[in-house]
Amino acid sequence: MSQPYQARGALARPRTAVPVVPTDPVAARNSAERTVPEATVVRLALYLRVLCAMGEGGRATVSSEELAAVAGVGSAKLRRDLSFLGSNGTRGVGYDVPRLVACLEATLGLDRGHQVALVGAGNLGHALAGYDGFSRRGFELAALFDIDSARVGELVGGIPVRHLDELAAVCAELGVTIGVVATPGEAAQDACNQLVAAGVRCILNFAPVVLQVPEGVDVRKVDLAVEMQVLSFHLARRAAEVIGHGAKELDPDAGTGVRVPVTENGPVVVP
Amino acid sequence: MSQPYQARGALARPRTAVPVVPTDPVAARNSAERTVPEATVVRLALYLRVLCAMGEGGRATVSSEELAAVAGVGSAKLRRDLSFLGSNGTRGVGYDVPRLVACLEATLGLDRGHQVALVGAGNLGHALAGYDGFSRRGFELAALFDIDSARVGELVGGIPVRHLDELAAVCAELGVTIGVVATPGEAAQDACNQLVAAGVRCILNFAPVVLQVPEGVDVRKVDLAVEMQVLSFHLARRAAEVIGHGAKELDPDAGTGVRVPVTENGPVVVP
DNA sequence: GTCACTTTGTGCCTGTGTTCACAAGCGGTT
DNA sequence: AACCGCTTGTGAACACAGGCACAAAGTGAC
Repeated sequence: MSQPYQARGALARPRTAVPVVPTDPVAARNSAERTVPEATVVRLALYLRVLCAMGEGGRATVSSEELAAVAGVGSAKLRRDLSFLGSNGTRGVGYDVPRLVACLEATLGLDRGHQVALVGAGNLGHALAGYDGFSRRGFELAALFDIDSARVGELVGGIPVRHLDELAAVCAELGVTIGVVATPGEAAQDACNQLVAAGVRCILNFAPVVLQVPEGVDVRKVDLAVEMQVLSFHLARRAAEVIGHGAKELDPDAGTGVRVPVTENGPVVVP
Repeated sequence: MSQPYQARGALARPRTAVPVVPTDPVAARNSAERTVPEATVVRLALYLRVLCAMGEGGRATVSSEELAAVAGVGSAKLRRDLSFLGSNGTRGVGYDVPRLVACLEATLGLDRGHQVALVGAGNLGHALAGYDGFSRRGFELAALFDIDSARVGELVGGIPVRHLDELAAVCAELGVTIGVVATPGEAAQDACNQLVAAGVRCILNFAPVVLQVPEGVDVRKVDLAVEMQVLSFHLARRAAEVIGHGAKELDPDAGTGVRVPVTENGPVVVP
């Protein structure tokens, strides 16, 4: 009870585009992987989900227009995103769904069955462990840890909770590549340190703290409180605007230069 | 237990800067609110958390340098972020902690006690309901809904679960301003529709679907699966790079234009 | 009062991401 | 075989965010 907490998505998202294969531009181009902007990577995962749903529905091809509409982005953006992984569409036809799915999975590295370690078997840990989206996308919840001895031994989603002390040994044995921190804020840095010590280089953090990690470790943060506050900001802004404007309640849209990306996935706000 | 779930931060983050008070630049400047870039808003919430912790520790002032270090961002960025809300620091001294906290809270609209409705009383719903960060930041969990009659009546965190059908009435009565969707994917759009129909204009979505909402409704998405996949991508990229590079394992850093934001909050990746 | 020191706030520049708009390419039709 | 309509992929323009570096502005010492 010392800290608030929470989840964010890409807080100080480093704008850096991530070079896939820096050397040898030719090979890079051939291998269908060049440098994919960070922002694009995030959307690729989204496209993948939509495409999978379509594929299961028996869909063979999609146009950028349609896929974009469902994913809630502009079609131009979608095409550019996909073009980063090397042109998998057919002009005049669209994208071959199964092929694109395979391409996205390969690009996102989902074809190598990551082993995931989850630290923190509290409320959130239980919720995450019960999440079937893990296995569905090439992630396997390999181990669960908690620092509370009372919880050790408990079975969560078929996996036994182990003590944090065993983390290094277990992770090494199981070949864990991704760690998820779902502890309270106070325990997060410690959990993180253990993961890093165990050789885990990718961490997803749900705790409301900024994890300090050495170079070479990639942390993503999911922060509920931050998300709530961003929403609150938009509410406040909207309210302020109404007051500020006097009674000009609706559609003061044209003059302000405000664009409303309609149904993006968060049409920023409507003035 | 039917679908993946989870958390993202600002998926298709609309780059659009959000105009706080479009008209009358003078008033805007005076009211300490101009147009705050979306990316900045997200960080403001982060600063607020750090500042609160400092304030509770009895800290009176902070320099941008120190605050930035703790928050994991550059000091210049921090100063610019804060400058959007109108210069609350004292040159030569730093920022007055309580004052800045108050300013951030006001800007983020945390001073008006938002009533939150949570739809979906499953695993995740329970976890969210048990989250004490709600009340700590001006959010009050006002009501809980589920479509499963078996769950209706159950007390979660002291709040009774009500049936989804009651949503409109209850939300109106309690003055709910923010809705949280924590249902399985299939039920999410329906839950969302109900919220929108009830007049809720800000929604935080944990379900793995892109919610379709009318103009004027602000949706933020938190997507665990997406986050995991982004991490997976970075892992894959790293692996590919090692192979691609032959044996040039470490520090192929200089030539590639890759910057490592050290301990940001997610140093993108290290080649 | 003046000086030296500290720290903010911001102008400017660079790199990244988004959007527009169109040429190139493919399938089907005549 | 040539044409037509549709859809991709991308060049170019634009908008935005990040970072440097410095002037402005405050504090405390003398």
